[in-house]
Amino acid sequence: MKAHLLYVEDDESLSFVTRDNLELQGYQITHCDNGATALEIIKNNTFDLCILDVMLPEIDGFTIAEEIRKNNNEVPIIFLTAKSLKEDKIHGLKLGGDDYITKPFSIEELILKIEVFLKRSKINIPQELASYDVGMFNLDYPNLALNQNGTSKSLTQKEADLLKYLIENKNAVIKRSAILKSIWGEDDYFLGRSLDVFISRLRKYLKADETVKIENIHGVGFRLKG
Amino acid sequence: MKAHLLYVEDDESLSFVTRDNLELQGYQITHCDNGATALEIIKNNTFDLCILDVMLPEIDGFTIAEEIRKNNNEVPIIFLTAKSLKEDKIHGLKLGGDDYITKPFSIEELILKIEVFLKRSKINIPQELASYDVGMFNLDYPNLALNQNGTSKSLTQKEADLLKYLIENKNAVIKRSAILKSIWGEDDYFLGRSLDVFISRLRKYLKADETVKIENIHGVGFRLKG
DNA sequence: TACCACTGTTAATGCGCTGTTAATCAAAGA
DNA sequence: TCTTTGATTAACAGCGCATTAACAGTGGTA
Repeated sequence: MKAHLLYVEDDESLSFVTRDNLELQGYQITHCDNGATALEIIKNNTFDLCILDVMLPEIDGFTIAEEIRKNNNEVPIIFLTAKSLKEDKIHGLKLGGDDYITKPFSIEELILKIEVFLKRSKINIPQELASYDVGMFNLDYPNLALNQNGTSKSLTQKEADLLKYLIENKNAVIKRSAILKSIWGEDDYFLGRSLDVFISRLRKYLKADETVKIENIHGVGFRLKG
Repeated sequence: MKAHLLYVEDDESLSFVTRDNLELQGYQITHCDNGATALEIIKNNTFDLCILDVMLPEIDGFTIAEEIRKNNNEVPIIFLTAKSLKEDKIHGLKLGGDDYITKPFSIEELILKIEVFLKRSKINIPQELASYDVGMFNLDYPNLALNQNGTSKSLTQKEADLLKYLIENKNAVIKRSAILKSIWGEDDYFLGRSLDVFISRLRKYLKADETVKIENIHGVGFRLKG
């Protein structure tokens, strides 16, 4: 679902390039070049974010912001202006604006600021990022769970740490010392024995899938194939 | 309930007056003048907003922001700096910062920006209207009541806070430290013992429904199943 | 001022889980 | 063959947790 942005700006060449850039970023842009049209548009539309040039002929950006706020206290508003006077910044913020970018601005900065506010207005924060796949298994790291088609096995923190580390380095040879330093924080002989025990346990958990294997590289370390 | 702000700034005279102003606004300020101390503080505390000076001796504001983001993607971060270089602004925003104020700044602007972000982080949690269901129970949070088909048990504020937090994170593993920081504001050994007592009390309240359970994840935290 | 009710913290006790260690056997390399 | 390295299982010590009870701080009330 594309975010829908209102962009009010009277400078034709600037608005062309900015709009182009924003659409390239995947936003849906409604642009208009004067305040009166903007007021018409906001009557019948809702947006996810508004970018308002302050210096417009006739009806300025502040006025548009006031109108928007009469019906909507939520939508983020970013002002755009050539002036960088302190008083203007404050005025914009007091009207219920959220940020203030002075021209000339970099498009990258504008995009980043847009994302800051869109991020905050969304309730959905998919936490699937911390999920790791190997073979038929899925490691749900934050929940310390190893899932395989329906069933779920709960792991201890260290088991999950180690398995995550192995999956992150899947199909590569990992030295014993690297694992120990990363998971246990240090590397000595006895921790090496512990590591062996953990590898053994993980092998047991993973043995339902023949294609997934923790191989030993003699004298070096391990490799998770999968 | 006062908003709790972290303010990291090494300029003594500036931080004094700024802190003074912010406290006058009704914020609770935790100030420190160097990065190392800041990193210690964020380990055991959560804040509603962070204001970080970028130019600090040894550990800079960007580094602090990175550390904060490792555990918390939500808290707004405002950078404060003498430099107004485009690259710095973009760098800060990419790290997960929310805004960038260049010195010298007016205290009024800072306060307005703080309010912008505090307002938005509260909008994300429109809790007062929400009622929380788990199993056969319904938590009426504003009234501190736990209802189950007709009968009602009244809770203390902290009991309700904790239960609300658990329900919001239902079926996910929640770290002890996360709970403590969220409900108690900080994380130390003795508060951990208190948490255990509260968990025990909640279990008693919830035991009428077999399908609802607060599980312990050894060495990690808890999970409310239901 | 003394008393009581209510909350949240601290203390005490016993149980259970986790990670380490030990012991034994198997595999690999010299 | 002999030595080193790894695999697996079992047992153990210590820490983390659950629960109950006692305690301290707060505010209300007579």
